[in-house]
Amino acid sequence: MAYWLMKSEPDVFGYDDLVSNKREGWDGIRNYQARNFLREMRKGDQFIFYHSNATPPGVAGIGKIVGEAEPDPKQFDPSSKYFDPASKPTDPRWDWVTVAPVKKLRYIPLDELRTMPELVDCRLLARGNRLSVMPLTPDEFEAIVAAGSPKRRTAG
DNA sequence: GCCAACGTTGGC
DNA sequence: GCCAACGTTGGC
Repeated sequence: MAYWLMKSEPDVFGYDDLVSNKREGWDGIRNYQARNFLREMRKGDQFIFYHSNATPPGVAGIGKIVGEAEPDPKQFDPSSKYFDPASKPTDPRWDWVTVAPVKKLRYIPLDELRTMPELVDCRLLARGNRLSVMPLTPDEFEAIVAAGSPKRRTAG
């Protein structure tokens, strides 16, 4: 299983919206590198749902891939902000994946993510990073999940 | 193929 | 709202 991180602006679509909707097409990816990562995603892969342009920005929960990449229908919809007049139905340029919620996490603000030693190499924290879809190593994924989960006590 | 202009992302 | 970073576009 592979692990990913995907950004969304909570004013547009946040983790709680995913919980309400149960599943959703992850639309609007208009960057080739991000699209190529979408195409590598497989059913069952899990991802960290990151809130960008939020106050503060940070991690909100865990999601999973329930439908693999297929053409994003909004690229053909002239009324959509994601309309791409250069994309042809015979040769679609942009894809989406279908996602579902797994577990809401304690909100982990960006400032806290920056203190985590497991994330020093994570592209999310690189200066000037703008990529909205990126792979995570299993260690990075697990570290984020652990940071957002209730502390476990040992018996006794 | 270079590179300046432009648009978008995203933290602050 | 500002601005740094950086991907894309388009002239040449």
